[in-house]
Amino acid sequence: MVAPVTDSIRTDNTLALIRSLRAHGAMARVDLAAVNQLSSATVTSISGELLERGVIVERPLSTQHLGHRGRPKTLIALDPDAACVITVKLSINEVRFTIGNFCGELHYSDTQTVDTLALTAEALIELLIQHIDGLSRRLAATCGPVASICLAVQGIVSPVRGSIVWSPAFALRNVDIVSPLRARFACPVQLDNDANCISAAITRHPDYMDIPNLAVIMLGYGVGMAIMIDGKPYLGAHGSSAEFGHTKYESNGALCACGKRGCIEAYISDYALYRDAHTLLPLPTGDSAHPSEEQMQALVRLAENGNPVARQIFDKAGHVLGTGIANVLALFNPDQVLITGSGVRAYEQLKPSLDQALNDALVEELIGQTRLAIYGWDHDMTCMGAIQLALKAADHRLVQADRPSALPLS
Amino acid sequence: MVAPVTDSIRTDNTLALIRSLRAHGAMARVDLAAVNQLSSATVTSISGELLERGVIVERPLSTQHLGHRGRPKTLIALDPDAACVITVKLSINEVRFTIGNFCGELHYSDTQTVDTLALTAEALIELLIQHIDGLSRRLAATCGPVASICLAVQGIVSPVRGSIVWSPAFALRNVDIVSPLRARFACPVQLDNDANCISAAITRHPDYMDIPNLAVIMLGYGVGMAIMIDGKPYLGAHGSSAEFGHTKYESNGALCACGKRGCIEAYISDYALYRDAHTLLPLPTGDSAHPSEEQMQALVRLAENGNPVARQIFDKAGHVLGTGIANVLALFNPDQVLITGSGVRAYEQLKPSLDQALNDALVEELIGQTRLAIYGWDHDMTCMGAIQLALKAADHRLVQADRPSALPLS
DNA sequence: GGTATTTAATTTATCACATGAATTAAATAA
DNA sequence: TTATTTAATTCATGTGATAAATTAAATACC
Repeated sequence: MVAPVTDSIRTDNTLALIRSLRAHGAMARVDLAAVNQLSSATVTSISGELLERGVIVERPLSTQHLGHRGRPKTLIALDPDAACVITVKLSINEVRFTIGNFCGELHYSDTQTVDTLALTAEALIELLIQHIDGLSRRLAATCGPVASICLAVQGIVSPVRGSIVWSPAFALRNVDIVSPLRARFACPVQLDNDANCISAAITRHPDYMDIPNLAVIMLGYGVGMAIMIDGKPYLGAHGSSAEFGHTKYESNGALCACGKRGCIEAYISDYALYRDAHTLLPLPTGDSAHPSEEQMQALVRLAENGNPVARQIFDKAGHVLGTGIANVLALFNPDQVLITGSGVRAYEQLKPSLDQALNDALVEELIGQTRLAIYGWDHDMTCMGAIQLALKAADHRLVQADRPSALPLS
Repeated sequence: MVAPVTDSIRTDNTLALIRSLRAHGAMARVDLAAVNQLSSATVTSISGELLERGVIVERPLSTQHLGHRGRPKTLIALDPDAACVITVKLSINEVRFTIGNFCGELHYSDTQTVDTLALTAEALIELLIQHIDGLSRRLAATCGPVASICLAVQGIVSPVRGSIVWSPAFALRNVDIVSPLRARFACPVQLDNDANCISAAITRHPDYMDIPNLAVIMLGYGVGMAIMIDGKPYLGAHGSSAEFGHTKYESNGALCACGKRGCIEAYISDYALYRDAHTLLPLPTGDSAHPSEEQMQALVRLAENGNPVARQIFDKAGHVLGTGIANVLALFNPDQVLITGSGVRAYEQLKPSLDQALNDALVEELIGQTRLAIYGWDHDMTCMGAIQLALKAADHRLVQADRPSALPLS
């Protein structure tokens, strides 16, 4: 048999069509051809194949597309039930499961409260297997087969080895979490940093879809970052790149959760802000090492109301963040820097000293045309991004296999 | 005519063969097939085309390849005279021209002493045009046609716009230097940062050829860096990425040549080291703002002989460099960091505090398996790398055109 | 209402190109 | 001298994208 040389072309084009449909929703074949720089003959051929395999469906033409001259467009769209994916977000004291359909929509979610810091590796893996298995069984009827699983974890992870290297949510270190799941479930299983998931969600936004070099900074309990290079997430040599939170503000500075000193996370993360604030200010009592949203908002309100100590804490944080962003600009020079995460609640308090620090740090030529903006935070963003990443893996499978294979469940 | 769909495959494969031949020297067709994952039928086809067009030549089989059974290999190699490229290295008070042959070998070089800081844009461009024109004329007989020109400049350049944004060698700012040359010479003209050129030279070294994510730090009069991502130089949004020298060590720190304070360049570049040293130590007099190699070596010798002030200066520099490298590791997590440039002369003096700073700054998990090494410095490295970059542009042209086009010279 | 026009989608013929298999080439081993 | 081994070439084949031609389905115009 002739080897599949040009096969990769067909595969690439098929994936491109699927991704266009997922990004834009239902589209006509002509438009798919234009967007993907293909001839309409090729689109017809590929979409015919996908229709036959049940990956896409033809939409009855809606009246809004009429009114022009000429033959009306017939839209095609992904079949939402062609496959589904399961995502798991592991954060401190919480494990969140979601199911996404083939269009990338959230189909189901539930959250479990778990004492994550007390978990052994075996217990964690057992918990995941049990719950994923249960979800698969219950939902096999309504959704398509489970085509992919994506785990999102805050901290340092190695997507390549499939292991959690270090996470604030666990006492565990270097846990291979992917292999056991892969052995149990016959579908791609991937592990990703939560910031990478969020950037996957953000790059679905039309405003940021076509920005090739993008840095997404995530402020929250910790500080994360994801870097997109040429439209692709950059994972570094061993999967743990973009640890923005652990770049240095000063040697021998404030103590960081990682155990070292002077990391910018030690100045701008929730735990750092509250650590500095709670002894000096009238704030809600509670676990000050893991401040709740209410506690953080109380702190922000103090600053908004002009409390000088609170103002000073955010001034310092803005300065540290600006200096850190300056380093990102100098080293990566992205088109756009986005700041998101629950920490954006204090952005107005941070902004003046942040801008000042950035301008003090870098000559105009190095700031260049890089834009800086905030991106509204939503606690489902991580999961939505994880669904995107899981679907990307599912697509590959779906396209390369002659027909989508179901998940054997026991 | 049918559009060139699969054309790109042929082009890619042809480029791959040319690059294999340039990297490894003469090779047999079978080996080219194995290295590039192609069938030997394809290699025969492509090499036949290249032979016909005079891009490659068949080598008489050397006796060393005999002795085995079977039909002996017939080696093919790039014709060194298939084309040549001109490179120009612009540095302070010096303009260096080189000619490289199609194999990437240095064929000719000359250096002009020029008061670069006094040059106007017009004078600079005129100087370049005159000299390149002269070179082309004189060498048209011995070399092939000039297929590409590459300019290497220290400082912030925009390869995309083809302009020098900021350079310590010039008083000029934002000079479009590529357009006039492109208008004058009918061949690709590109502009690159000198650190990017050096990384192009280093990635020809067998030890570093297959490292996908590589950071090359260049210590010298200034501090530069080049980042290779997935084997490709990363240029950032506007071409001026990897300004490692202007990442921050501390707010309101030492004054940097860029005008800002606290850049790591302001602690570890030649001018910074000598600035701190020359008032306190018995050092050769001369332009202390632009110390010569002799001056710098005198300073290093003092440290080697145990002079405490000199030792302290290098200790501090090592600490700053280590902290800076920590940020590169945290953000970028490359497989390998290489330190090169004339500044490696003091590496032994820097190393202890550098290692200390790196270990103080980052947890083991973030240092990961990234290796740190020095790469011996050679003042022709920039030019050799520029030749590589110029050839890359020339290859594209050579492959896409039906036949190589000569450079119309007047 | 019938015809022309316009745009979308499909079909068909064509061409480029990588490949496996078969063949030829050129050496050594027996 | 013949068999064996390895390299290179030739040839038939299949894949796949495309332009051009064709068909489909609407609106515009008279």
